[in-house]
Amino acid sequence: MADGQPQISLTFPDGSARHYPAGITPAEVAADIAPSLAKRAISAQVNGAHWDLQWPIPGDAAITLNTMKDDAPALELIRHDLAHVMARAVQELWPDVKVTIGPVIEHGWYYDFDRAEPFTPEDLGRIEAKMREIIAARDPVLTELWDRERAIRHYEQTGEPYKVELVQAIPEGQPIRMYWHGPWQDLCRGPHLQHTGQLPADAFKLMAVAGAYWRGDSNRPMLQRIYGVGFRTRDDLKAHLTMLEEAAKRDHRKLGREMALFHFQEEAPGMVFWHPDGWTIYRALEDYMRRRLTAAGYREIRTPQVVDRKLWEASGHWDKYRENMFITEIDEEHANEKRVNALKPMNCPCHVQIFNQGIKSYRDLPMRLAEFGSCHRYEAHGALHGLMRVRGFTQDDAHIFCTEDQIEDETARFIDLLSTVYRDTGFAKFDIKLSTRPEVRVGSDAVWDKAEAALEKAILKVRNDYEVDPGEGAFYGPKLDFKLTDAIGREWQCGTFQSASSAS
RNA sequence: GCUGCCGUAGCUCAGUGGUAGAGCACUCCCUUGGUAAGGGAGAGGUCGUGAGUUCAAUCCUCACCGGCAGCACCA
Repeated sequence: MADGQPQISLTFPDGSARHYPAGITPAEVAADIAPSLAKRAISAQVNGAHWDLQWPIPGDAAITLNTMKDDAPALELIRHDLAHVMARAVQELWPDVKVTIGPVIEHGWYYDFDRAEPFTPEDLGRIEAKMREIIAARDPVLTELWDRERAIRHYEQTGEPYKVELVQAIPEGQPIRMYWHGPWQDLCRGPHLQHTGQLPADAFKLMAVAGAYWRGDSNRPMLQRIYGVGFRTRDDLKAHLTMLEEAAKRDHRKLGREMALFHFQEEAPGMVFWHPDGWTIYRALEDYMRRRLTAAGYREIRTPQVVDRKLWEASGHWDKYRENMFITEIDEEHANEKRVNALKPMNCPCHVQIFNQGIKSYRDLPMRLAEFGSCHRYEAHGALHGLMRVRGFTQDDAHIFCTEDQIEDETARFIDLLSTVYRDTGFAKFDIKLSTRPEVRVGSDAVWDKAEAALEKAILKVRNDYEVDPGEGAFYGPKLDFKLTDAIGREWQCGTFQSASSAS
């Protein structure tokens, strides 16, 4: 504790306050309170921010000291440090490997490496063993603030081009933190544990290696990503692995085969062959949905599956979505040219055709048109996944034609309908995500302000929580996405609600 | 589409450069008052497709198709 510094006041969770010189670290605060706390402390919350024990506290603040008993910070630190320890292990085993990034994710972490040779499952075992050595070494974790030029020079000298790029990408004014886990160095915003020995050597496991694009950009190099899971105790790890085993037993692809509900085969990838029992379940669901839609004021319609390209050109799909569409060519007798049709990938253009028939009065609004629309999309091979991502499917789809004043109310009615459907089908809990205006969009800011506000107010009419996904809306309007959590904790994005306003 | 792995009996998988096996399931017989019971016999495979190397390929090489994990994509 340096003297001559201005004093700051730190407020503790119980409301008491202590005074210290500015720049004191949480580690020093903990030591001042009790030696046992100094030993048990792993990090702090300083004004709500997760704070490394070694980071100085510049001014008055609310402070909470975390120990391994504090779930969220403990797991974050464990997983974060395990990511670094894994990267160190990899570079100790293969010094020519280039390191990139390694964030914490749900249940664990990953780290992306650039290495010519692929990692094998056996390599994962070797890396785990090396990680245990590093943990056993109880190497101290140190942090320093460097200026940008020095950090860039350092990574140029050590031959880490990805790190150079990362340093360059750090916004002006943000600290550039250099961390050491023993002799091994990494760029990281932290915070971290105090030494590698604080990591539970028996509560982590390396799970898989897979490709991942550098910075998520498919035009950039593909790296190798190693996934790990980490917990506080061996029992927690075992519980997680058991959960995964249970999940595998409930995999709908496996159940579908075992119970003879449906199958797939090579001749129609991503398209379902429904067997009698499976189709019985399917129809029960569809019948239920039909009753609910009717009760909610929707009228059911049916539109064509194969439609001339002219309509898709008019709707803009031909331009922007053609590579995802199944196209058919027909030689018609006496015709000058082949007629080109496409299987509909979405229902919207067809629904608009029905709306456009005849003269409509504002008295007709809102008009709710629903269809169990049979759609086909040429999804990328790598994207297909059982019944969850397919090329041929029925979209339980509806379009609500209404006035601007009615948007909010119609949206709220929709959320309410969907909520009860999810509840009835066993998904009592779900999240709503509001995707707002993207960079590239049509319509004025005023229109977007209105549209976003209407959706937001509609959500609040029904419930009080939602997340915002900035910039993820469609080019023509904001949208709501509904995410379900299944019986074993996996998240799926299911329902979606998109708002579009026509210029007239 | 990209990276990696995989593609052998209905299912889960083993295997070898000289034209294939196990467990479960299936069929038949026997035993047994029982509920994934025991014993015996049996049926079932163009070893994803095509080309190449070879005297010879399920096994090696290449291409394609399909699947799995992840990434990208999801106007």
